[in-house]
Amino acid sequence: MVRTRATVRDLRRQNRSVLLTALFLDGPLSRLQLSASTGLSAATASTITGELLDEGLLVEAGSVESDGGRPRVLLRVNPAFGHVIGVDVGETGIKVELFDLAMTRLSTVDLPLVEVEPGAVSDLIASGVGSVLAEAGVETSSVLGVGVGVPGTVERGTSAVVHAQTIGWDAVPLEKMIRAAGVEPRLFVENGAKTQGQAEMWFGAGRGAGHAVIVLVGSGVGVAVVTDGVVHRGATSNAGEWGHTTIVYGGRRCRCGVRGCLEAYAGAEAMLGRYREALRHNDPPVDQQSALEELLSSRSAVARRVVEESVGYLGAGIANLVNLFNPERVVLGGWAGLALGARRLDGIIAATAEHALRHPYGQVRIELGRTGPDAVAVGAATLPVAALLETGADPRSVRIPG
Amino acid sequence: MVRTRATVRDLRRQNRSVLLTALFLDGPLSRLQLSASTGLSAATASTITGELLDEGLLVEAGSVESDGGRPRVLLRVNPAFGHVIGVDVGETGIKVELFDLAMTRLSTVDLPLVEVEPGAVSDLIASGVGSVLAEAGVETSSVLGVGVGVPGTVERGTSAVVHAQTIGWDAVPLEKMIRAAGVEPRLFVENGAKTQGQAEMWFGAGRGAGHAVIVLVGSGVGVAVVTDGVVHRGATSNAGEWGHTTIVYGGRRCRCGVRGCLEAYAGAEAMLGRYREALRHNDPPVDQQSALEELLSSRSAVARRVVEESVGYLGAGIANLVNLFNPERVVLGGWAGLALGARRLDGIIAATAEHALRHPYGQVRIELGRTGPDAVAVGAATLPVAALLETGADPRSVRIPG
DNA sequence: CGAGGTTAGTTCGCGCCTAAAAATAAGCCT
DNA sequence: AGGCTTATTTTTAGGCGCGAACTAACCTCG
Repeated sequence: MVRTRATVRDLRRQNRSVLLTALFLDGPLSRLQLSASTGLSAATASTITGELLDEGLLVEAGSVESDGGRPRVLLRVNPAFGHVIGVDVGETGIKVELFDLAMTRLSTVDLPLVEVEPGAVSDLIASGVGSVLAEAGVETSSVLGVGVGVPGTVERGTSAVVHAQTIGWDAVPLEKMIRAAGVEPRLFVENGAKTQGQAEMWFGAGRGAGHAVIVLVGSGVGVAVVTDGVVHRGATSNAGEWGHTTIVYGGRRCRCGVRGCLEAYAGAEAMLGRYREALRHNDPPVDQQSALEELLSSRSAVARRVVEESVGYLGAGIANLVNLFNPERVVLGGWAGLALGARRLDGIIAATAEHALRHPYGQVRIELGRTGPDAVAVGAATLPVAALLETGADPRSVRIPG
Repeated sequence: MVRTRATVRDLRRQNRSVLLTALFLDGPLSRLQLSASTGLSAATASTITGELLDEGLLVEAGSVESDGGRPRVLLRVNPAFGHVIGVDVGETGIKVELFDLAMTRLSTVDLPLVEVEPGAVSDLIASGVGSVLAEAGVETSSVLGVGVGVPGTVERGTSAVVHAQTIGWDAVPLEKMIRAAGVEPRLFVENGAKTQGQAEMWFGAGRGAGHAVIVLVGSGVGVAVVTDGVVHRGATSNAGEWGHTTIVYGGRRCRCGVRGCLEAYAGAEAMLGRYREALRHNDPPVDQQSALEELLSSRSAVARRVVEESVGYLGAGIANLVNLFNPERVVLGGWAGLALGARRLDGIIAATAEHALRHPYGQVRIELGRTGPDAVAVGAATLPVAALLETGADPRSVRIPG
């Protein structure tokens, strides 16, 4: 539903956005190709690209001969127009990465975190941002924005507020705190599962899908739901708490206090916990990742049963998403999801098929994620880029260097 | 994400849409009030309303004196500009209703259905459409569109195709068939739960909410999810199959063949089935509605346990929706939902609170539906109206009578 | 009862926008 | 060199919303 009035200015903004987005996503294109792919007239495509070239947003990228006629001049987004930074706030440390506008990684910093206290995290982010800029020799003034992926849910008002039960954050005004710690560029705070989903959509297994579900299985489980190319947020940006949907009514108690949550069955922590129970061990492992590897490769009957059951629960959970959202694609990611999927993807797909309705199941393709361990940071860095593309880099709202 | 280029014409179309929508939803308004509420300048509001008056879409609706100055002339959508028809295709009969553009009901026809066979249904719809028009003395040419709410899922391609396992419809090209049966106006075929959700959003308990979930409990259960004012459809319009999400992994077998679906626990059929099992009865009731009334008002321990459990399952199912979609409002509707809710809404709310995460739960209001038994037909009739409002009644795409 | 005040709505000129047509640029081929 | 083909820019025409100035329709007060 259209909600607001439009003025003549909005036209230009929107058409700039359309052109810029086409160039960003589909690489170098000539003016005439742009005209064809966006539907704009050649004249308009020319005027607008001219404007964008003047502003430094675009650069020429060589030319291609055309049979007999004037060769086409290719245009692309100027990688040096500005930079973006992505931050991944984890429970044990933060990762900060600097990219140019073509999303080429220029520098990275990993900083261990002693205690997950909001003030300490904010200071660490500020110092990390300083480090990546210094390392690559990039000016703060050329940074278009800093995206921050955090655990828990993010309430986006005038300034982002974070709620993360697992690390004890209750209504932390993180955006203000990071700003106070000395980070100047525009900030984009978002849930880590959603930033990772964004990365998977732009650069991974989600490419090209309009409706997709990115399932993240790590210690716990999460999901990013993409509808019509947009990550779903809900009324207060809390949407997507898949891990705490009930899948076994009256079942095991989850760390959130409720019985029967999916997360009590399908995350790495839950799998290892059920395995320990079956073996009557008690101490939780020091390193979940290697413990999970061990469980997955064990040939003992107990281990195989635990894994088999987890595959079933996970499949049922995915089937619920398929039935509710009717996506074209499901991407299974997260370190535990990738580990489990590498060995048992067929089993997960079969379990999904068993629990989903025939028709929506017939429309979906289930794949493993294809982004690396820094997906959260990459996804976070895409947020300022997305904002730039959406506004068409409106010179009235975005600072133009020079 | 913006996807297409915009031309000057789009401006006018969008602003017409904004004005028309404001007038439709918020009753008679003066030109100046329109200017204020839409953000358009007074000049533009005036020009566009002038155009719409000329085209017959708007009419003046009296005037209101303003302290000391020229009185304001109120404008509203012309109810006689055109008519819309809503059709509710049920398992035992169809209901056809005719409305004017102010959504005032002009005539109704109920037609019993002997067998739910696509051809018979299409013919019945055609005859019903003829009847309501004849009864009210309305010309076919003034009908802006016919909305049809059907059980099952609707695939919307060039022409709508219906899949409804429960009544044995597999890929029925219903739109083409209704057209072939002689219905001339534009057709809008949609899932009945979604049309009912639409009715609840426009005229019922969903008014004013941007993000809402309309839960429908009848014989089975269904849901319509509204995001940013738009009913969610998914990649192939199959989204929202809440009834067949797993809530008791490995539990009771559902009529869809899977174990543990919500519908195997929470619909009227499931409640009555569990009651019969507990009592070791065998024959399903002739009349589900009165059987459910009886179950709900019975004081026997068995009946009370069955109802209590159903409340729990339903609450958990609603909590899943709250966690996944983070709505501002949940509306409980459907005949069984209203019957159960009338007595046990508090219990349902408590069960939801118990299973949902604190934060999203804190943002939601859970209410009973407020639309009557013809909600599906009313909702279906809103589809052509919504299309009219969205296009701003573009004279280039919509026929203007006269 | 008429002048002045107040609010509602309309008209007009400006600046901005895209599209279509015409003109120009830059290569190839003969 | 001249003609041909394709790409891009310039020119021209028509639409649009906005702000300012203007007109309309009522009231109050002397």
